Amino acid sequence: MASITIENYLKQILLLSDELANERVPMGKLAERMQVVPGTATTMVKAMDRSGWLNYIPREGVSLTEEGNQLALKVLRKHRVVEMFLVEALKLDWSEIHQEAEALEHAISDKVLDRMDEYLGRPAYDPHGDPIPTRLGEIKARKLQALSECQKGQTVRIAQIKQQDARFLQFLDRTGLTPGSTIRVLDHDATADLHQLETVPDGRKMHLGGKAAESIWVSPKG
Amino acid sequence: MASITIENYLKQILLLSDELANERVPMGKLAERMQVVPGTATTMVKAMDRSGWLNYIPREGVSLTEEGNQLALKVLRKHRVVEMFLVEALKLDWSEIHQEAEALEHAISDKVLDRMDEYLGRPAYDPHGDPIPTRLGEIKARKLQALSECQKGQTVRIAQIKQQDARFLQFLDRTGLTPGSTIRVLDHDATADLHQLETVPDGRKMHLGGKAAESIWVSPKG
DNA sequence: AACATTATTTTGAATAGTCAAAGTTAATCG
DNA sequence: CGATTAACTTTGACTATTCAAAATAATGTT
Repeated sequence: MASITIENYLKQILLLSDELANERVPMGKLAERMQVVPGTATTMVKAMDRSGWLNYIPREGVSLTEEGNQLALKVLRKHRVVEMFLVEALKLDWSEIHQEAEALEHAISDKVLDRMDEYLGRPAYDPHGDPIPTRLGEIKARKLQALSECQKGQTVRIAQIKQQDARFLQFLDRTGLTPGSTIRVLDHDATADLHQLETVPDGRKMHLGGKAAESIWVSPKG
Repeated sequence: MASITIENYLKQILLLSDELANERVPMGKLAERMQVVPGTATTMVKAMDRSGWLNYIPREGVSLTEEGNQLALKVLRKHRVVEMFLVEALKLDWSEIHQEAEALEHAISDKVLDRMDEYLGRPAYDPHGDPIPTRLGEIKARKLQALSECQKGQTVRIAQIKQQDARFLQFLDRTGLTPGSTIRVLDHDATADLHQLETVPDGRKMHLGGKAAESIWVSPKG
């Protein structure tokens, strides 16, 4: 029914409406995210409106219909379960799984998805710390904050990495800044755009630039 | 570089040239196998010739170039490794894996392929008994014969099942006629189109029709 | 040779997805 | 309020893949 292209549009619309904290996604953002020229997004979105995947209001943007939302969640679920499977079962590197999952999410059947999920013990989060939608299409909302927003002295647990760049992920892996690990914020120097922190419990101290600290999302510890 | 469609054409050309014991595959056979009208195959094949995947001679058919052959073998390798993985790692049923692998063979990277292969212990045959091309694109040739061609009294090992129909595969599974198992041919009644055989060593006796016996390929035992 | 049959190719048209570039609309600013 | 700008849509064109139906070639038959 839905082509790979349509699945990708749906997934990105879901992610964007979440990021923008707005049900309606403007065309510009969508086109940028899909890496197509704006006219392409308009054309595509009009067709998807006709097929009932979403609601398109010219010059305002799109919002997913119930069917669109369901399918978007399923694609996202496949993506994240596959990522987890690639790391856990096939021992692929954290930093390379995103690309792989991008292709596999459209190729695995519901049955294979479920077998992978079962194999993994039905995980709630993927290796980047992103929540995996359940079989019923529910997705946990957490109250997270960017590491860059943390107060001096706060102890927090790394929850989610909002970036896919392989180099950055490899760096985090090397330094132990992976989802699940705990850190303490030692200082925040706004002038130098620097964050100082240490890992807990091993107490390794390090610095991070502002942009990096914005990509690391944490939950308050305790 | 090569689209999914091109990969599928290449794979089918490889399989057909093998089945027909002829390097050159006629357009009719190709179109039939690809489930397209003949004109579509002609169009496609002309484009693939231009891209260097194959050699097309009007009214004679196609033969793969070195690049075409390489890629066809890689796709076939992915297909068969994936089938094995689905059975071994994800415990899918023998009868349902072909469809799944059909999609996955175009979605997995070389790296994932190799990890699966490693996980499986670099198997030489897939669950249907089809030989898996090696990483170097080599494929073992075996001297097999159809079960329907066997002499009365012969003891043989089932090597390969030349059919993908789920019901048939489930039947074989139930009756123990899977690749690797040994059977003895008790009788062949040409008039009634019947083959009588028994499993070895447990001695279960059974009958098979001619068509079924043609789909089961065996190697002489001993 | 003349005809019929079968295999294959050609032609014309359709769909999905894309880009480049021109045209609109709406918001903003002096 | 009119001019500028930013965001968006429209238009025309292109590629890949497909089908239906007409045209052609090769092959076998009388």
